[in-house]
Amino acid sequence: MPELPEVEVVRRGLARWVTGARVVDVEVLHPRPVRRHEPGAADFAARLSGRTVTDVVRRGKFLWLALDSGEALMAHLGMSGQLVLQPRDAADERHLRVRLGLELPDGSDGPSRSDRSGERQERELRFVDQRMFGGLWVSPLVPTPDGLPAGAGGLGDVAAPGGGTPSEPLVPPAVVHIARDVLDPAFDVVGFAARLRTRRTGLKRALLDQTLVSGIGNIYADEALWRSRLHYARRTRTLPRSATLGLLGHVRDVMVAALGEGGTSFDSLYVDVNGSSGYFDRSLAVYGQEGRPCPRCGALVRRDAFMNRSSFTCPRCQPTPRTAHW
DNA sequence: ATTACCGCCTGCTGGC
DNA sequence: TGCCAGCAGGCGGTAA
Repeated sequence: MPELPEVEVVRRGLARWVTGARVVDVEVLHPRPVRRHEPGAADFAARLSGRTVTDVVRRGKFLWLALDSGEALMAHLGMSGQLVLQPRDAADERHLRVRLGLELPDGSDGPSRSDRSGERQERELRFVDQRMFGGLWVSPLVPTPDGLPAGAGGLGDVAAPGGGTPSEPLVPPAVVHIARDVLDPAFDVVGFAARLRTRRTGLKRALLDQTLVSGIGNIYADEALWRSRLHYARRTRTLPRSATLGLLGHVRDVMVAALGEGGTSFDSLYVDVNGSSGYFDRSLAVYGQEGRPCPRCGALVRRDAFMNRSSFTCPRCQPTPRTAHW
Protein backbone atom coordinates (compact mmCIF):
# COMPACT_ATOMS: atom_id res chain seq x y z
CA MET A 1 0.00 0.00 0.00
CA PRO A 2 1.29 3.47 -0.74
CA GLU A 3 2.66 5.04 2.40
CA LEU A 4 3.80 8.60 2.76
CA PRO A 5 7.24 8.13 1.15
CA GLU A 6 5.65 6.59 -1.92
CA VAL A 7 3.16 9.40 -2.18
CA GLU A 8 6.03 11.86 -1.95
CA VAL A 9 7.87 10.02 -4.73
CA VAL A 10 4.74 10.31 -6.86
CA ARG A 11 4.45 13.99 -5.97
CA ARG A 12 8.00 14.69 -7.08
CA GLY A 13 7.50 12.83 -10.32
CA LEU A 14 4.32 14.76 -11.03
CA ALA A 15 5.94 18.05 -10.09
CA ARG A 16 8.72 17.35 -12.53
CA TRP A 17 6.66 16.14 -15.46
CA VAL A 18 3.21 17.67 -15.32
CA THR A 19 3.79 21.14 -13.90
CA GLY A 20 2.76 23.38 -16.78
CA ALA A 21 0.84 20.61 -18.54
CA ARG A 22 -2.63 21.29 -19.90
CA VAL A 23 -5.52 18.87 -19.61
CA VAL A 24 -6.91 18.16 -23.07
CA ASP A 25 -9.47 15.48 -22.27
CA VAL A 26 -10.82 13.42 -19.39
CA GLU A 27 -12.32 9.95 -19.30
CA VAL A 28 -13.87 8.43 -16.18
CA LEU A 29 -14.00 4.66 -16.61
CA HIS A 30 -15.47 3.80 -13.21
CA PRO A 31 -17.69 6.03 -11.09
CA ARG A 32 -16.41 4.96 -7.69
CA PRO A 33 -13.02 6.70 -7.72
CA VAL A 34 -14.70 10.04 -8.42
CA ARG A 35 -17.38 9.55 -5.73
CA ARG A 36 -15.96 12.43 -3.70
CA HIS A 37 -16.71 14.74 -6.60
CA GLU A 38 -20.32 15.28 -5.64
CA PRO A 39 -21.58 16.98 -8.86
CA GLY A 40 -20.63 13.82 -10.75
CA ALA A 41 -18.22 12.60 -13.39
CA ALA A 42 -19.34 14.97 -16.14
CA ASP A 43 -18.74 17.99 -13.94
CA PHE A 44 -15.42 16.49 -12.86
CA ALA A 45 -14.31 16.29 -16.48
CA ALA A 46 -15.61 19.75 -17.33
CA ARG A 47 -13.70 21.40 -14.48
CA LEU A 48 -10.45 19.81 -15.60
CA SER A 49 -10.64 20.23 -19.34
CA GLY A 50 -8.44 23.02 -20.65
CA ARG A 51 -6.83 23.68 -17.28
CA THR A 52 -3.10 23.95 -16.69
CA VAL A 53 -1.28 22.43 -13.71
CA THR A 54 0.54 25.09 -11.71
CA ASP A 55 1.88 23.12 -8.72
CA VAL A 56 1.83 19.69 -7.12
CA VAL A 57 1.34 19.64 -3.37
CA ARG A 58 1.10 16.95 -0.71
CA ARG A 59 0.02 16.84 2.89
CA GLY A 60 0.19 13.44 4.51
CA LYS A 61 -1.14 11.03 1.90
CA PHE A 62 -3.35 13.63 0.23
CA LEU A 63 -1.98 14.92 -3.02
CA TRP A 64 -3.26 17.69 -5.24
CA LEU A 65 -2.52 19.37 -8.54
CA ALA A 66 -3.16 23.08 -8.28
CA LEU A 67 -4.80 24.41 -11.43
CA ASP A 68 -4.84 27.77 -13.18
CA SER A 69 -8.59 27.93 -12.45
CA GLY A 70 -7.86 28.33 -8.75
CA GLU A 71 -9.20 24.86 -8.04
CA ALA A 72 -7.21 21.69 -7.50
CA LEU A 73 -7.35 18.11 -8.70
CA MET A 74 -7.32 16.11 -5.48
CA ALA A 75 -5.90 12.60 -5.31
CA HIS A 76 -5.73 9.97 -2.62
CA LEU A 77 -4.18 6.62 -3.49
CA GLY A 78 -6.01 4.75 -0.74
CA MET A 79 -4.85 1.17 -0.44
CA SER A 80 -3.96 0.31 -3.99
CA GLY A 81 -4.01 3.46 -6.08
CA GLN A 82 -1.38 4.49 -8.58
CA LEU A 83 -0.85 7.57 -10.71
CA VAL A 84 1.07 6.70 -13.84
CA LEU A 85 2.19 8.84 -16.74
CA GLN A 86 1.92 6.91 -20.00
CA PRO A 87 2.17 7.45 -23.72
CA ARG A 88 -1.28 7.92 -25.18
CA ASP A 89 -1.09 4.66 -27.08
CA ALA A 90 -0.06 2.52 -24.11
CA ALA A 91 -2.42 -0.37 -23.41
CA ASP A 92 -4.96 0.25 -20.64
CA GLU A 93 -4.02 -1.10 -17.26
CA ARG A 94 -6.31 -3.76 -15.84
CA HIS A 95 -7.64 -1.48 -13.13
CA LEU A 96 -7.54 1.80 -15.03
CA ARG A 97 -10.25 4.05 -13.55
CA VAL A 98 -9.61 7.58 -14.82
CA ARG A 99 -7.62 8.88 -17.77
CA LEU A 100 -6.47 12.48 -18.23
CA GLY A 101 -5.02 13.43 -21.58
CA LEU A 102 -2.21 15.96 -21.06
CA GLU A 103 -0.30 18.26 -23.35
CA LEU A 104 3.11 18.64 -21.75
CA PRO A 105 4.75 22.06 -21.64
CA ASP A 106 7.24 23.15 -24.29
CA GLY A 107 10.61 21.57 -23.87
CA SER A 108 9.32 18.53 -22.03
CA ASP A 109 9.01 15.17 -23.67
CA GLY A 110 8.03 13.27 -20.56
CA PRO A 111 9.86 10.52 -18.69
CA SER A 112 11.72 7.76 -20.49
CA ARG A 113 11.12 9.07 -23.95
CA SER A 114 12.88 11.42 -26.29
CA ASP A 115 11.26 11.44 -29.67
CA ARG A 116 10.78 14.29 -32.09
CA SER A 117 10.92 17.81 -30.82
CA GLY A 118 9.17 20.93 -31.96
CA GLU A 119 5.65 19.90 -31.11
CA ARG A 120 4.12 19.54 -27.72
CA GLN A 121 4.10 16.01 -26.45
CA GLU A 122 0.95 14.33 -25.25
CA ARG A 123 0.80 11.88 -22.43
CA GLU A 124 -1.87 10.40 -20.23
CA LEU A 125 -2.00 10.70 -16.51
CA ARG A 126 -3.81 7.58 -15.40
CA PHE A 127 -5.40 6.72 -12.09
CA VAL A 128 -5.19 2.97 -11.61
CA ASP A 129 -6.73 1.45 -8.50
CA GLN A 130 -7.68 -2.14 -7.91
CA ARG A 131 -9.62 -1.74 -4.69
CA MET A 132 -10.87 1.81 -5.15
CA PHE A 133 -10.36 3.04 -1.61
CA GLY A 134 -8.67 5.98 -3.25
CA GLY A 135 -10.03 8.54 -5.65
CA LEU A 136 -9.85 11.81 -7.54
CA TRP A 137 -11.99 14.92 -7.20
CA VAL A 138 -11.88 18.58 -8.03
CA SER A 139 -11.93 20.96 -5.11
CA PRO A 140 -11.65 24.65 -4.38
CA LEU A 141 -8.69 25.84 -2.34
CA VAL A 142 -9.03 27.83 0.87
CA PRO A 143 -6.39 29.64 2.93
CA THR A 144 -4.48 27.59 5.48
CA PRO A 145 -5.60 28.52 9.01
CA ASP A 146 -2.01 29.21 10.07
CA GLY A 147 -1.08 31.09 6.90
CA LEU A 148 1.85 28.75 6.31
CA PRO A 149 2.53 26.80 3.11
CA ALA A 150 0.10 23.90 2.70
CA GLY A 151 2.68 21.12 2.76
CA ALA A 152 5.30 19.67 0.47
CA GLY A 153 5.32 21.39 -2.90
CA GLY A 154 7.45 22.24 -5.88
CA LEU A 155 10.57 20.36 -6.84
CA GLY A 156 13.26 19.16 -4.49
CA ASP A 157 13.71 17.25 -1.31
CA VAL A 158 11.51 18.50 1.49
CA ALA A 159 13.33 16.28 3.93
CA ALA A 160 16.51 18.23 3.31
CA PRO A 161 16.65 21.61 5.04
CA GLY A 162 16.19 24.38 2.56
CA GLY A 163 15.11 22.00 -0.18
CA GLY A 164 12.01 22.31 -2.27
CA THR A 165 9.78 25.20 -3.13
CA PRO A 166 7.23 26.36 -0.57
CA SER A 167 3.68 25.63 -1.60
CA GLU A 168 1.04 28.34 -1.55
CA PRO A 169 -0.80 28.77 1.78
CA LEU A 170 -3.90 27.18 0.24
CA VAL A 171 -5.48 23.83 1.00
CA PRO A 172 -8.55 21.93 -0.12
CA PRO A 173 -11.23 21.94 2.60
CA ALA A 174 -11.01 18.14 2.80
CA VAL A 175 -7.44 18.50 4.05
CA VAL A 176 -7.84 21.30 6.58
CA HIS A 177 -8.36 18.82 9.43
CA ILE A 178 -5.37 16.71 8.37
CA ALA A 179 -2.31 17.47 10.46
CA ARG A 180 1.03 18.17 8.89
CA ASP A 181 3.38 15.23 8.50
CA VAL A 182 6.86 14.72 9.90
CA LEU A 183 8.49 15.66 6.58
CA ASP A 184 6.68 19.01 6.49
CA PRO A 185 8.97 21.93 7.45
CA ALA A 186 5.99 23.44 9.30
CA PHE A 187 5.34 20.34 11.42
CA ASP A 188 5.13 21.51 15.02
CA VAL A 189 6.98 18.99 17.18
CA VAL A 190 6.37 20.83 20.42
CA GLY A 191 2.69 21.24 19.67
CA PHE A 192 2.39 17.57 18.85
CA ALA A 193 4.03 16.57 22.14
CA ALA A 194 1.68 18.85 24.04
CA ARG A 195 -1.43 17.47 22.34
CA LEU A 196 -0.25 13.92 22.89
CA ARG A 197 -0.17 14.46 26.62
CA THR A 198 -3.79 15.56 26.68
CA ARG A 199 -4.94 12.42 24.90
CA ARG A 200 -6.44 9.48 26.72
CA THR A 201 -5.49 6.73 24.39
CA GLY A 202 -2.69 4.39 23.38
CA LEU A 203 0.42 5.42 21.53
CA LYS A 204 -0.27 3.67 18.24
CA ARG A 205 -3.83 4.96 18.04
CA ALA A 206 -2.36 8.42 18.40
CA LEU A 207 0.25 7.84 15.70
CA LEU A 208 -2.49 6.70 13.33
CA ASP A 209 -4.72 9.69 14.15
CA GLN A 210 -4.34 11.94 11.10
CA THR A 211 -5.52 14.98 13.06
CA LEU A 212 -2.45 14.73 15.33
CA VAL A 213 0.20 13.83 12.78
CA SER A 214 -0.46 12.67 9.25
CA GLY A 215 1.11 10.18 6.93
CA ILE A 216 1.77 7.38 9.40
CA GLY A 217 0.19 4.05 8.49
CA ASN A 218 0.33 0.65 10.09
CA ILE A 219 3.78 -0.21 8.77
CA TYR A 220 5.55 2.93 9.91
CA ALA A 221 3.76 2.98 13.23
CA ASP A 222 4.98 -0.51 14.04
CA GLU A 223 8.51 0.13 12.79
CA ALA A 224 8.92 3.42 14.64
CA LEU A 225 7.53 1.95 17.86
CA TRP A 226 9.98 -0.93 17.58
CA ARG A 227 12.89 1.44 17.03
CA SER A 228 11.76 3.37 20.08
CA ARG A 229 11.27 0.19 22.17
CA LEU A 230 7.74 1.31 22.93
CA HIS A 231 4.60 -0.83 23.01
CA TYR A 232 1.59 0.24 20.95
CA ALA A 233 -0.70 0.27 23.99
CA ARG A 234 1.52 2.56 26.04
CA ARG A 235 -0.59 5.41 27.39
CA THR A 236 0.15 8.66 25.64
CA ARG A 237 -0.24 10.62 28.88
CA THR A 238 2.61 8.84 30.60
CA LEU A 239 5.14 9.24 27.81
CA PRO A 240 7.96 11.63 28.71
CA ARG A 241 8.51 14.45 26.27
CA SER A 242 11.96 13.13 25.42
CA ALA A 243 10.45 9.80 24.40
CA THR A 244 7.91 11.58 22.21
CA LEU A 245 10.69 13.46 20.47
CA GLY A 246 12.67 10.25 20.02
CA LEU A 247 9.64 8.49 18.56
CA LEU A 248 9.05 11.27 16.05
CA GLY A 249 12.70 11.11 15.10
CA HIS A 250 12.36 7.41 14.38
CA VAL A 251 9.22 8.01 12.32
CA ARG A 252 11.11 10.56 10.27
CA ASP A 253 14.19 8.35 9.93
CA VAL A 254 12.30 5.33 8.66
CA MET A 255 10.36 7.48 6.20
CA VAL A 256 13.43 9.27 4.90
CA ALA A 257 15.19 5.94 4.45
CA ALA A 258 12.25 4.62 2.45
CA LEU A 259 12.12 7.84 0.47
CA GLY A 260 15.76 7.40 -0.45
CA GLU A 261 15.10 3.90 -1.76
CA GLY A 262 11.84 4.72 -3.49
CA GLY A 263 13.14 7.94 -4.94
CA THR A 264 15.94 6.23 -6.77
CA SER A 265 13.99 3.21 -7.94
CA PHE A 266 11.72 4.82 -10.52
CA ASP A 267 12.43 6.85 -13.58
CA SER A 268 8.73 7.06 -14.36
CA LEU A 269 5.82 7.58 -12.06
CA TYR A 270 5.03 3.93 -11.86
CA VAL A 271 4.92 2.62 -8.34
CA ASP A 272 4.23 -1.07 -8.02
CA VAL A 273 1.86 -1.42 -5.13
CA ASN A 274 2.44 -5.14 -5.05
CA GLY A 275 5.89 -4.53 -3.70
CA SER A 276 8.26 -5.37 -6.53
CA SER A 277 9.53 -1.81 -6.91
CA GLY A 278 12.31 -2.31 -4.43
CA TYR A 279 10.54 -0.12 -1.95
CA PHE A 280 8.95 -2.94 -0.02
CA ASP A 281 12.06 -5.02 -0.27
CA ARG A 282 13.59 -2.76 2.33
CA SER A 283 14.11 -4.51 5.58
CA LEU A 284 11.26 -4.33 8.01
CA ALA A 285 12.21 -5.18 11.56
CA VAL A 286 8.82 -6.32 12.82
CA TYR A 287 6.00 -5.47 10.40
CA GLY A 288 4.80 -8.70 8.81
CA GLN A 289 7.56 -10.63 10.58
CA GLU A 290 5.48 -12.77 12.95
CA GLY A 291 7.51 -15.68 14.30
CA ARG A 292 10.81 -14.38 12.97
CA PRO A 293 13.60 -13.18 15.24
CA CYS A 294 13.77 -9.58 16.35
CA PRO A 295 16.83 -8.10 14.59
CA ARG A 296 17.89 -6.54 17.89
CA CYS A 297 17.46 -9.28 20.47
CA GLY A 298 16.36 -12.43 18.66
CA ALA A 299 13.07 -12.90 20.47
CA LEU A 300 10.30 -14.02 18.14
CA VAL A 301 8.12 -11.23 16.74
CA ARG A 302 4.55 -11.34 17.97
CA ARG A 303 1.41 -10.42 16.08
CA ASP A 304 -1.60 -9.04 17.94
CA ALA A 305 -5.04 -8.17 16.67
CA PHE A 306 -5.45 -4.42 17.00
CA MET A 307 -8.12 -2.10 15.62
CA ASN A 308 -9.32 -4.84 13.25
CA ARG A 309 -5.76 -4.97 11.98
CA SER A 310 -2.45 -6.33 13.19
CA SER A 311 0.30 -5.00 15.36
CA PHE A 312 3.75 -6.53 15.29
CA THR A 313 6.05 -6.17 18.26
CA CYS A 314 9.13 -7.70 19.81
CA PRO A 315 7.88 -9.14 23.10
CA ARG A 316 11.24 -8.51 24.75
CA CYS A 317 12.11 -5.04 23.42
CA GLN A 318 8.52 -3.83 23.63
CA PRO A 319 6.96 -5.44 26.68
CA THR A 320 3.27 -4.89 27.27
CA PRO A 321 2.89 -2.00 29.72
CA ARG A 322 1.31 -2.85 33.07
CA THR A 323 -1.16 -0.02 32.54
CA ALA A 324 -1.91 -0.50 28.89
CA HIS A 325 -4.39 1.67 27.06
CA TRP A 326 -5.98 -0.32 24.27
C1' DA B 1 -15.70 17.26 22.56
C1' DT B 2 -13.23 13.04 22.55
C1' DT B 3 -12.70 8.28 21.60
C1' DA B 4 -13.66 3.85 19.37
C1' DC B 5 -15.40 1.16 15.90
C1' DC B 6 -17.64 -0.11 11.33
C1' DG B 7 -17.82 -0.53 6.43
C1' DC B 8 -16.14 0.28 2.12
C1' DC B 9 -13.50 -2.54 -1.89
C1' DT B 10 -10.94 -6.50 -4.63
C1' DG B 11 -7.85 -10.25 -5.06
C1' DC B 12 -5.11 -13.52 -3.01
C1' DT B 13 -4.30 -17.34 0.31
C1' DG B 14 -5.25 -21.27 3.11
C1' DG B 15 -8.25 -24.73 5.08
C1' DC B 16 -11.49 -28.25 4.24
C1' DT C 1 -11.24 -29.01 -7.60
C1' DG C 2 -14.24 -25.50 -5.59
C1' DC C 3 -15.96 -22.81 -1.99
C1' DC C 4 -15.62 -19.57 1.54
C1' DA C 5 -13.54 -17.19 5.46
C1' DG C 6 -9.84 -14.37 6.52
C1' DC C 7 -6.82 -10.77 5.49
C1' DA C 8 -4.75 -6.47 3.69
C1' DG C 9 -6.01 -1.05 5.85
C1' DG C 10 -6.89 4.55 5.24
C1' DC C 11 -10.44 7.22 6.13
C1' DG C 12 -15.26 9.11 6.55
C1' DG C 13 -19.17 8.52 9.14
C1' DT C 14 -21.41 7.53 13.32
C1' DA C 15 -22.31 5.95 17.99
C1' DA C 16 -21.38 6.33 22.76
